[in-house]
Amino acid sequence: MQHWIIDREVGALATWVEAMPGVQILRRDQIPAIRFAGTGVIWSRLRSGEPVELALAGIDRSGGQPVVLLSDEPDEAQVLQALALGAAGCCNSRAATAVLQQVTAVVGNGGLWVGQSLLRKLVGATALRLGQLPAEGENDNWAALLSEREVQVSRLVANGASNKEIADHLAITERTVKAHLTAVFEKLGVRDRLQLSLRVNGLRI
Amino acid sequence: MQHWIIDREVGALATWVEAMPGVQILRRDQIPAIRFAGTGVIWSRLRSGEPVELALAGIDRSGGQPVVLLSDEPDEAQVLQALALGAAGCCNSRAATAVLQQVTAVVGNGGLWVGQSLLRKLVGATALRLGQLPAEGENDNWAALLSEREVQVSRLVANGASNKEIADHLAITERTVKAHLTAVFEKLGVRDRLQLSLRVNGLRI
DNA sequence: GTGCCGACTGTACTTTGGTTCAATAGATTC
DNA sequence: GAATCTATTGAACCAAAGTACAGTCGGCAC
Repeated sequence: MQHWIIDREVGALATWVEAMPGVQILRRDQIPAIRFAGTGVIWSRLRSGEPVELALAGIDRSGGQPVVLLSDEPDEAQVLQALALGAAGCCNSRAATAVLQQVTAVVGNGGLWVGQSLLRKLVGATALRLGQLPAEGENDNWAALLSEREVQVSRLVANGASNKEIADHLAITERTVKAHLTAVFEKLGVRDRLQLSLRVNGLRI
Repeated sequence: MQHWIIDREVGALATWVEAMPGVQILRRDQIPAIRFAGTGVIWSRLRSGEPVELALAGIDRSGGQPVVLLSDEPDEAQVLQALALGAAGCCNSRAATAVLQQVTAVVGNGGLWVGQSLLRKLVGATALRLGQLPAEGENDNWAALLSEREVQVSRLVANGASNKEIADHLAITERTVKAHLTAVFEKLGVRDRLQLSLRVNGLRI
C-alpha cells in the first residue's frame, strides 16, 4: 500500500515514516499536476490556522484513494468540514505510529476514521440534537409497520435468502412469500428485496 | 486478549469464533454473577426487537474492559443509546470476521468504534456517497479480488441500485453491467446481488 | 350477522436478474 | 509477437423476482 503525504513544505515527522514505510512527501503547490495511481492513502497536512479547503482542494481523486486530513489542531468543526469535503477522516498530525496505522487500516478499506475524542463530541452533539427533536421518523421502526409474518419474511430476505428458501423455512408456498413481500415493499416504500435488506440491516434510514 | 460474548442463548456465529479464538460465550442470565478479569473485550448481543438496556445492564465493569454492542439490527438511535450507556461501540452481529477484528483493535486500545454506515449518518455526510467515494467497505478484501470496474459496480449494487441505474450512471450498457456482475459473483463466490450487497456492506462473509 | 384484516394460495403475466454462447479492442506482460 | 487481462457489447435464453386479479379461511370488532 502506497502512502502520499501532502504538506506545505517537504519534511516528515518520524511517526509518519515509521507508520508508513516508503511514504512519499509532496509539496502542496505540486499537487495539481499529480495523478495518484494504485492503491494507497493520501494524507494532507493542515497547519495551524490554515483553512480546511487549503489542504483538501485540488487533489486528484480519480484513483479512488481515500484522503485523510492530518491536522495540527483538530477540532470538531474541522472534522465535519473535512468529511463534507470528501475526506475519509481526520486525525492529529502528531498522532502516534500505532494510531496512524489504525487509520490506514480503516480508510484503506473504504471506512471513515474519526478520532475517539472527536467522535465522543460528535456523538454527544448528535444525541443532544436527537433528544431535542424527538425522532421525526428517524427512528427506523420498520418492523412496527409490518405484521408478524411480514417481519419474519423481511428478516430472512435481509440475510440473503431466496423466496424458495424462505418458503421452505416457513413451511409455506413461494407464492405466499411473494404476497408478503409485495405487502412489505408497499408498506415500507422500498422497491425490491435488496433495498429491503439495506433497510432491515440499518444501512439506510 | 480474552473475549467474552454475552447472548440470550449460548451458541456462536462462525465469524465470532474466527475473529476471536478462545472466545467465551455467556448466557445473559448468568451475567450478574460474573466478574470479568484481565484484558479483553466484552461483547453483548442484542437480538431483534430487544431494548438496548437489556444487553448492557448488569455487566461488571470493574475490570475496565470495553463493552461492544453486537446488534442484530443496528440503527442510529441504538448506537447513540449504547454509547450513552457506556459501550465502546456497536456493530452488526453478523459483521464479517475482519470487521470484528478491526473493532477489537480499536476498542482494545481505548477507542470508540462506530460502523462506517452509522458514522456517515451521524455526520450527515450524504455528499460523500454522491462524490463516488468508497462506500462502506470492510477489511474483508473483497475489493482486492476484483478489477476497478467490478468494484465500482459492486458498490453501486450494495447501495441498492438496479442494473439499469448502474448502466446509466457508468455510461455503459446494461449488458456490460451484467457481465461485470457475473464475473464478481464468480470471483467472490456469492449467488446474487443481495449476497454481494451483504458482503460489500461487511455483513457475513 | 356484516365487515375488516391477516395468512394463505392459485393462475397468469411482466420485469429484472443472471447465464451461455460469441466477439472486438486496448493494455500489459513475458 | 503471443499470451493474458480487462472492458465492452450482442443475441438468445433461463430463472427468479415481482405484479395483477381472484379466492378461501379464521379471528375480531361493532
